[in-house]
Amino acid sequence: MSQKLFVSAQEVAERAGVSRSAVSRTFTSGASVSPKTRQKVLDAADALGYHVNHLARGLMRNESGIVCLIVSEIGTPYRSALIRALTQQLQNTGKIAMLINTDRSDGSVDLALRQAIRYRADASIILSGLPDKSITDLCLKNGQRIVLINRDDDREGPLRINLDDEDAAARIATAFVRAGCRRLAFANSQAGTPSLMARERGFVAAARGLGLEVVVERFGHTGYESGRAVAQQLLTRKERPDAIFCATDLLACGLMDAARHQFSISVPDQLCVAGFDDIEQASWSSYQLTTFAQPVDIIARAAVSWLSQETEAQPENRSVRLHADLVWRSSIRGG
Amino acid sequence: MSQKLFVSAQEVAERAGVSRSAVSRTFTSGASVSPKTRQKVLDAADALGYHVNHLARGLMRNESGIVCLIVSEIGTPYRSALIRALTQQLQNTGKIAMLINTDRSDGSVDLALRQAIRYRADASIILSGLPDKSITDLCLKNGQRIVLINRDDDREGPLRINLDDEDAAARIATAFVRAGCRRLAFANSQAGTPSLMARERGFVAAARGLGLEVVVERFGHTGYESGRAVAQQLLTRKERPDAIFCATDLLACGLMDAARHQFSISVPDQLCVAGFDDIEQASWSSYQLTTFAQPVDIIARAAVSWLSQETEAQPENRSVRLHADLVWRSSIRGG
DNA sequence: TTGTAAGCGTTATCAG
DNA sequence: CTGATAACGCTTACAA
Repeated sequence: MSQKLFVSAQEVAERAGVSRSAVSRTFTSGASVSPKTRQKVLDAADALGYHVNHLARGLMRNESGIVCLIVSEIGTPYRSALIRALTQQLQNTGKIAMLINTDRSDGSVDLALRQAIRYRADASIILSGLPDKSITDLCLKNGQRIVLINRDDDREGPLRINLDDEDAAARIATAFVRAGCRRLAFANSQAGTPSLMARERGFVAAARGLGLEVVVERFGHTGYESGRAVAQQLLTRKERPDAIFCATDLLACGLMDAARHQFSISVPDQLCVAGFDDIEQASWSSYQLTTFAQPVDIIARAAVSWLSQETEAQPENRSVRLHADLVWRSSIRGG
Repeated sequence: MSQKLFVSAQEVAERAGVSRSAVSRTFTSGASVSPKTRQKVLDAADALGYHVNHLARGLMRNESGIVCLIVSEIGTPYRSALIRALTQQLQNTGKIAMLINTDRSDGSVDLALRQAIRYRADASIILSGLPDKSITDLCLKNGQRIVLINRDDDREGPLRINLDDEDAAARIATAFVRAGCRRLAFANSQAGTPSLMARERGFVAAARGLGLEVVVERFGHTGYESGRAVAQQLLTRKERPDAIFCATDLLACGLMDAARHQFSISVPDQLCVAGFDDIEQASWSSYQLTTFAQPVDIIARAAVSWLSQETEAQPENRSVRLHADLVWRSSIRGG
């Protein structure tokens, strides 16, 4: 029963004894209102419990203040950390986040973008999947900005934020070798997303540069259970690896747990392990995982500040490459 | 530069050679349009890339389809799992979630509710904190529904979804005693939220009923680090506890890690541990934590289905009490 | 600085 | 079933 509708600017105007434009101006930053009227309006608004209707405002201004976050597997540590950083950052700049959950199905991201269009979101930030080109173009044509995080797409138009995955992978190869490891392996999921593949590529290439071949194993999705499954594959080999780089921390946690509790392999004494993301669990004393930190706050800041840029200041500054710091813990010998 | 605005129903109507009301009806479920006109409209809309403007629709219908999720500590496993379930459930019923991040500061939730009002959200679901009565009333008066999850408030108006925290706590006390434990302890945070306190209360009372006193320790916020800190307090006591019930799984993980790695205490041989929430990490083989499962999907379904209820069918069916299942793993002896 | 009036893209009402 | 017409609550020229 939404009988008594929300109070409108009209009603505030009447109570304050001014025109409704005066009310509007009072709540528009940078509009010219005399302090006196302003105060009258503010008092009336407060008494009546008035709040600007952003639906109507968005309609007029052609700017809703809404930013869509398009994500799958929201419950995952890395994803939820990024969502936290993004929502926080958006709120700081007066915008608001809409959260759309996607799944692995094909048109899932496209559907989400359609929803973003319906609500006339000012922008969409895509953390998972990749939309169809046609729908992307539709968004861009209508002035909706798009940010791709760790999607490594080469399309023009969206802002692309990526990490130096390959470099990071190369650094960890060196660290393994320095720790005395010679039988290197890479544990990946079958997801095959660009950043995951970049890590694999970088690791294999760097190892080869050091004269070592890498055993690569891919299994399932990017989670703890997959880590256990990959461990099953890697740790039962005749030539058992003595160092495994996991594409994500979640994989690494699963792999470490299987190594220790199922195969009674000691980490790091008999097996060195590294991960990627620096999720909270990586720092827990059961894991103490050496890993690369996703700079979630910097990513969020980069995304949101680009959204706030009035004009297209830089013509081709649409690709941001960020550095992933190596967080050294004790899942690799030495240090 | 959002130069070329989004295409409007007007333009679609012109291209299809019908009136704009025909277009509107085509996209309104349950409106009467002839299949022929309908198809003409659909074709034109598709060709033009038309999408109904939900801002304008919300303005007219007085129903935006937006539901606000008000949460603090989004990155936490339990919270993010609940957010996932809620967003999913909302999407299934054609609604969309706005996510507002709150902090521990006082007016934080009130500010979030103000934002919900501005966007004329149909409802707000509050997972953290508790809003001021005046702002709550303002929301309710204007037909915005409010759901409180695990807030255990006794106000009339909002839908209140809670678990049987006290009962659960009592069950675990019995389990501890059955496992041969006699020196019981409860590890809590200082957050003091109703559900946390209910667990403490229920545990202490049940233990007393079994003739045992409980040592209670509270520290910091509800996270892994606090669990470590509480362990410091509890495990250095002269009479060291042989069973600890932690108010959340995160506390339990921290406590278990400290017990094992810092104090070399074996779980469950020398110390039984239980938690609450059944976060994903509780099932990891490093923890294998016996805990109570938050029925996140059921909670989400209860919340969303209530939001979809047309009228106020039941006058006082506004409190839902859900059962938390005990998930038995190996952090308690026996079984 | 202030008020008036037009218009944003919808949907709802009401004739036809 | 269809098409005008009047809202919805707001912003923003334009004029005073």
